[in-house]
Amino acid sequence: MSYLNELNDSQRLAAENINGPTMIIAGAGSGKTRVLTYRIAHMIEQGVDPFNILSLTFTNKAAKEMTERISHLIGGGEAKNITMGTFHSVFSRILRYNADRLGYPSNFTIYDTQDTKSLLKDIIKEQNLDDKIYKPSMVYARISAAKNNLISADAYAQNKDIIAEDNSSKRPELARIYKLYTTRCFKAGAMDFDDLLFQTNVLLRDFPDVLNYYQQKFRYILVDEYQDTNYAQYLIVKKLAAVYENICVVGDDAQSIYSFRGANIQNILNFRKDYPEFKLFKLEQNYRSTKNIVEAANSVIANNKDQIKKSVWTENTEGQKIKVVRTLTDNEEGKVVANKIFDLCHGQASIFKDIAILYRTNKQSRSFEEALRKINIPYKIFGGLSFYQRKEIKDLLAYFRLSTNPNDEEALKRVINYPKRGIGKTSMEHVVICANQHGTSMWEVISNPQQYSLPVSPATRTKFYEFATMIQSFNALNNQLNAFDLGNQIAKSSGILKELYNEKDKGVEEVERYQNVEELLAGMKEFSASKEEDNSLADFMMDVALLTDADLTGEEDTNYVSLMTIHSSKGLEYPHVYLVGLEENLFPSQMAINTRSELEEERRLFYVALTRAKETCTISYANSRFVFGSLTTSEPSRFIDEIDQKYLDFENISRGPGRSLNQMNSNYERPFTGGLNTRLNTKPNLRSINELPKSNSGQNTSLSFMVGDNVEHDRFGKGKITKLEGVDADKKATIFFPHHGIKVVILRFANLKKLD
DNA sequence: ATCAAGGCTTTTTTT
DNA sequence: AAGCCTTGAT
Repeated sequence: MSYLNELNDSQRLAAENINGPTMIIAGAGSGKTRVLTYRIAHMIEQGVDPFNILSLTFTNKAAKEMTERISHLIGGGEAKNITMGTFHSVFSRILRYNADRLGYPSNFTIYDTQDTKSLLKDIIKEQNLDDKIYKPSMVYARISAAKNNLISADAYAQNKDIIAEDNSSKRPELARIYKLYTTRCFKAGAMDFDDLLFQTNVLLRDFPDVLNYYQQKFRYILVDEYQDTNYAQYLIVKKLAAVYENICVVGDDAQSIYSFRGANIQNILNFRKDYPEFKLFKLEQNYRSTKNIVEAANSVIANNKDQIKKSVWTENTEGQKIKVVRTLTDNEEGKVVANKIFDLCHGQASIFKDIAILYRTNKQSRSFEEALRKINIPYKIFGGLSFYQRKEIKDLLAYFRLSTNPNDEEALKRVINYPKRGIGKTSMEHVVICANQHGTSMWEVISNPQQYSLPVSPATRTKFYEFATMIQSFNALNNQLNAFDLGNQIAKSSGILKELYNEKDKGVEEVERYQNVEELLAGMKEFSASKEEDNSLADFMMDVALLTDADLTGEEDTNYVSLMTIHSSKGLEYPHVYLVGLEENLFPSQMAINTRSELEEERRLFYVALTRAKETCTISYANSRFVFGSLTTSEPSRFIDEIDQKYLDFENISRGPGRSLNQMNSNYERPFTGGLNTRLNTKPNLRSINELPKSNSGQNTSLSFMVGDNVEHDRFGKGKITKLEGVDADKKATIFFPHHGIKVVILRFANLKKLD
């Protein structure tokens, strides 16, 4: 095949080996995605039916992109027939299809982390256990770990080692909580994230015909990011591949960063054992980064003991050294990085999309967000509080959930008294007790209060009745209306829309909330219009719980600086990377410095971060930052020391006469005028792109500037325009600043003030 | 049942 | 700093 010529020798060999067990160890930036894509295209060219291909990716976005690339390679619509997606999304669909086997409704709800914790909290309270000892997050972690290792609630209770562990940690009731949690989920017709894998295993274990069906269907299986699969995932793959053994796993042990989620490097070793005749391919040539970056990253990862031998190298140019920047505070770090980005982008706005700011924890995003906003650089925050986790969105989604699955307890609790309808805590406590006594769901009790002799006043019963009737009416419309029409109706008649509308004049955040709901409805409209069938509310809700911001469609303007955690940057690459917060106790995290394996994972994380960069990488740290409201001093991260110093370029910007800290601050704290920039501190939303101040390009400012005008710039101070070029949004000005020399700025971003 | 105020805890990363 | 929970007044 001609396109195979676009691969190097080792890549091509890996791509052509489509039969039998195959393992590809792919170093960072070695063209792994390319190999996978070409491999699948090649398979189809060789006559493999796309229906027989299962390709498991790490994100849904990766799946989408890969499908597109394959379509591009082979033409036609065949690529659509490949089953491609994350473990969670692929198997949630399979579970829905076979739900009856397991006693679940096919429209089962997927509980997200919040739902799970809230349910656990209730259970702990109902059992009169001390929630200081049984912290929901801790209990969740324990249950999650059990499920990922395929230990059921019953098996948990019978496992001597586990029980001994729990006893010695003074948490003997964990087994009982696990069991209660499982039954509550089951009654609510809900699965949590871990159940999607756990129950798939149950399905394949207990129903040989189902197993056989999928073994026949998925004759060719590919698993990306294999180093980050856990035991439950490993076993699913193993079972499905057991007949044909056309299984290809791709991974890099040096990039294993999800052990907190049960990911197990052992899976790579298991693979060798399960398929002794497997073929191994190593991709070691890096096409992504400069020599400096590749070698710096190699020098860091060499500190890890646990690793598979491999040597990543590149033919790319040497490139710049990695800059190391020290700042005094976290806020200053934000300003300095924003500043550097500003300098880097001068004269070429298109470069924003080439830049990423990566951090260890989500909350670090704030200082960068504020600083970028202040100097008008467009940005987008990925992860953190996603669109779907916002309160107003979850509220509306809770009505949707109830309308497809009224047994969904978490959804019920969320909205039974929102908007207020006089159903308070005490009434709900009675409902819970009653439901538990009769072994039924809360919904059953609410819709038949007399049958379960619910001890509440007739007035409250009426309120329950009204609520239940409303939900039932929504439920009945499920087969008649499409997602948008029903969603819209629910938003209206539930009172949510009115509630939010009434609060709109309270402030900016309230307006935003209303807009978010509008946005969700707009998305549903698009969804409903995009297809003829399968466009009901239930269809829409099917994998909403599995969506992340990265999966959102309809990106109008993609030229922004990306902000995200290192974890979510996995698989991505940027010409310019700013790696921030390189401080002890932050990165490596304080939570992960107690054992060698924890620390090694942090180091791998650092390795992942460095290898995202193609051309330049800048590392920064602050001497002090706010931690839980109080100023904490911090030491530079040990990881900086671990990089061979010959790849580093230390820069100290908080000192030096020309540009003192005070001066910088005074520049930044000048009040800004116009548009969105007067509003600081807004939380990111679906369109958290810091919208460009169109007013600047459209009207007054940019159009009215002339050569010779005296202007003032937020950072460079006063200057004179010597040249104007470009049109509209791309209009640039060359300006002479007495203190900074000649600069080219884009008027749209520059926020220039005209001086008389 | 609702609301405001004040106290307390929070300590990673994600499907 | 921010979110969550308890408390006490209405």
